Amino acid sequence: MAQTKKIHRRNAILNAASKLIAAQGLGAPTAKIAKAAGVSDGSLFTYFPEKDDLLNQLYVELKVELRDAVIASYPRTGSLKQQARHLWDTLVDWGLNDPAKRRSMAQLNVSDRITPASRRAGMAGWDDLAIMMQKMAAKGSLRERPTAFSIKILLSLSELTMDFILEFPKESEAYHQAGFDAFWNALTKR
Amino acid sequence: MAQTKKIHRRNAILNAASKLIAAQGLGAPTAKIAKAAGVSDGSLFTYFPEKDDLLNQLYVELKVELRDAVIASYPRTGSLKQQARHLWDTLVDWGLNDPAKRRSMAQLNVSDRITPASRRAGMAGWDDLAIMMQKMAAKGSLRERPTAFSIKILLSLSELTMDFILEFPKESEAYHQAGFDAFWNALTKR
Amino acid sequence: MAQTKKIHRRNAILNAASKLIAAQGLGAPTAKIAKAAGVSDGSLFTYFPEKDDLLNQLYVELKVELRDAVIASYPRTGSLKQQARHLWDTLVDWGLNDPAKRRSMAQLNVSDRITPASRRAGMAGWDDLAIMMQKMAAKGSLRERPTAFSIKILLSLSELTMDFILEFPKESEAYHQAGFDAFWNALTKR
Amino acid sequence: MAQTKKIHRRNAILNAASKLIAAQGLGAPTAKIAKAAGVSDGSLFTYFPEKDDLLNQLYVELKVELRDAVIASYPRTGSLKQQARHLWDTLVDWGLNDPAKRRSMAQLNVSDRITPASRRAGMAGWDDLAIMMQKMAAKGSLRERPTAFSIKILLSLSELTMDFILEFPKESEAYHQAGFDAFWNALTKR
DNA sequence: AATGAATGAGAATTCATTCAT
DNA sequence: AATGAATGAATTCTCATTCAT
Repeated sequence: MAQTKKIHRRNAILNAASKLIAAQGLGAPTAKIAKAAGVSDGSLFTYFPEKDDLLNQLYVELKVELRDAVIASYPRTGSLKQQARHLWDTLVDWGLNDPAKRRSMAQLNVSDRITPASRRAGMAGWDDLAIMMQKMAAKGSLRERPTAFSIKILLSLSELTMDFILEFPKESEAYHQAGFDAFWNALTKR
Repeated sequence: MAQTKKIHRRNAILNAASKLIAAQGLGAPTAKIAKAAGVSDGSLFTYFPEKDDLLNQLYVELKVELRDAVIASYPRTGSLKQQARHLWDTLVDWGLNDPAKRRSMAQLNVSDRITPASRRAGMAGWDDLAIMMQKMAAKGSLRERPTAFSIKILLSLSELTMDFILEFPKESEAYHQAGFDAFWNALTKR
Repeated sequence: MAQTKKIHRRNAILNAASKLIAAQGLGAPTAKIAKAAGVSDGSLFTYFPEKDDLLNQLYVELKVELRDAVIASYPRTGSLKQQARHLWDTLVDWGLNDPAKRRSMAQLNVSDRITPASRRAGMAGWDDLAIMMQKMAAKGSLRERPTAFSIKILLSLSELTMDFILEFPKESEAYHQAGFDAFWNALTKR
Repeated sequence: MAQTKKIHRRNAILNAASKLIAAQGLGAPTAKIAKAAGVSDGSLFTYFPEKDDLLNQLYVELKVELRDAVIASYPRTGSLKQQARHLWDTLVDWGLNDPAKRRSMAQLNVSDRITPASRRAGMAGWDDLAIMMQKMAAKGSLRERPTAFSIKILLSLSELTMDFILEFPKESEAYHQAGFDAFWNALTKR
């Protein structure tokens, strides 16, 4: 049905946007995005009436995708640390596999064109994970801070870990591990 | 003398840029920056031949300023933890005292308009500090990673701590403390 | 039957056009007009192949409607002045009752998108009235000008009278009367 | 001095606008206007930050120019009727001499892009004339309406007179006279 | 050096019109 | 016929950069 095609086009635009924003920042022209997505200049605006809409929906989409990747592989068995490690691996792999998405997310994260509503939407759905975070932090020094704080620490540390991995690919394994340790200790130690 | 005036104007431009970039992103027009700095449109370009020069120099300037604030008050006495805490306090205070600088730095951090050379320049001069970081990490799980990794963790965690403090000002103290604990544990624990 | 529906849709479009043109000028988008008329973007073009067709037909339609309103109530009895006054009343009432039509007509009147043919069509059918105008002007200083000149004076003066009535609604009656006097004197006096 | 050049450029833009609006309506592109004025696309916007500013200032300018033409030649001697006739002549001549200005004014008159403030500015400065209008209307049926009403009648009737003169140039004189008679009778008769 | 007007290459957005369904 | 998504040329406006004064 036509619905399928519409979704396909929408995704093509979001994908193209992600790539171009990664390469050129939020100033990436809608015309280039449209062309990269294989749609006409005008069509982009039937999907996203304003560029800010595109930016906001891309932001949410990326957040959701990341979250889903994490949740999907969330292991219910094993020690807490094993579970945490699995989570960490998924996160870092996702980011490393799609550098464009990661870079564009970084730009969007610090932009004031992302509305509070989008920020909220981007935060939603971590509930399952929150439980594990809670358990992890239960005895650590952050035990009285909200889970959102722990999640932000997770995301921040994984971000910077990826930066180092990309800069020193040969020591990928070492940074991957070190990053996890930092995260684990930050959350659980006291 | 004339030299003094020139430096003053240059600073005025950098200051204005910081404020406008904080408010509007890297797209902030040079014309607005010039006006806010009290110089003519054209004059800006005698100080910074291209906008990217302004951006890069602002980046380095902010990094240097932050580093100097940290170094200046760096305490040579007290326990390692006390020194670290002092460092943390200085950092967070600097960021909270000048939100414009912090926000503009966040934008510049993720921009591809900042050249590798500027990134390197921004990293320089932490040597004094590096020693303390080294000591802190000496027995932790990051002991084999370069100090730059620890420093990035410091900056990342302080960033996110400030975000939470700004969002929940009433719990300022608690987040300030929790952020530091996370940092301390990430670096020193094993 | 189908014919009825078609006419209904055509009228809906013309009506919507009138309202939107009144509000936004001739630049009113066909898409908005279509939506306001309850038809699809594409359908509008089966009724009016080009926007200029819509504009021209709207122009003629409005002229005809106005003329018919005037003619319909044209009184065959009473003094010439009474008849003229009736005519004046009808005209002003029509305009005041449907400000959208009046405003859109004003825009169309001065547009160069209205073809000479449409202008001619819009002028047609005033014959009945022309006789009265002739009689009115018979002894006035315009007696040697064509009736079209008198009719234009009638329309112009009624237009401006309506403008004042709308601006000063409390003196509606006074302007209505004054406008008529001006018209009557312009036509009949010498 | 530079001031002179600026005014010259501003006038060039207004002139070009007048011509293009006369020919194509208010939709005339700023780019065309700029080119016709011999300035760059961007320059137009240093003189008129938005197209609506250009439109509004053109409106006021035309009104002022017309008014000045009328006032400048306003005769202090002769009978009231002679004075009125002179006024009428000036008005009609102005309009016929510069059809572009007349046509663009007609478009602007009915546009809702002209702000109330501009309308007010366009109305100002007729005071000298108002005295004559007052005298003319003193014994006529409009004696209790504000002078603005009479002025509008003057403008409306001269407009339509010009339309007929342009359509039937051979009878120019006759229409010129007939128009004046209509005006005179409308104002002075009872 | 400083000024600020001028430039013109983009940039986002709009819209009449087409056309596959 | 009717629909409404797709198109891309056209439009308004922005902005880094230049340059005459």
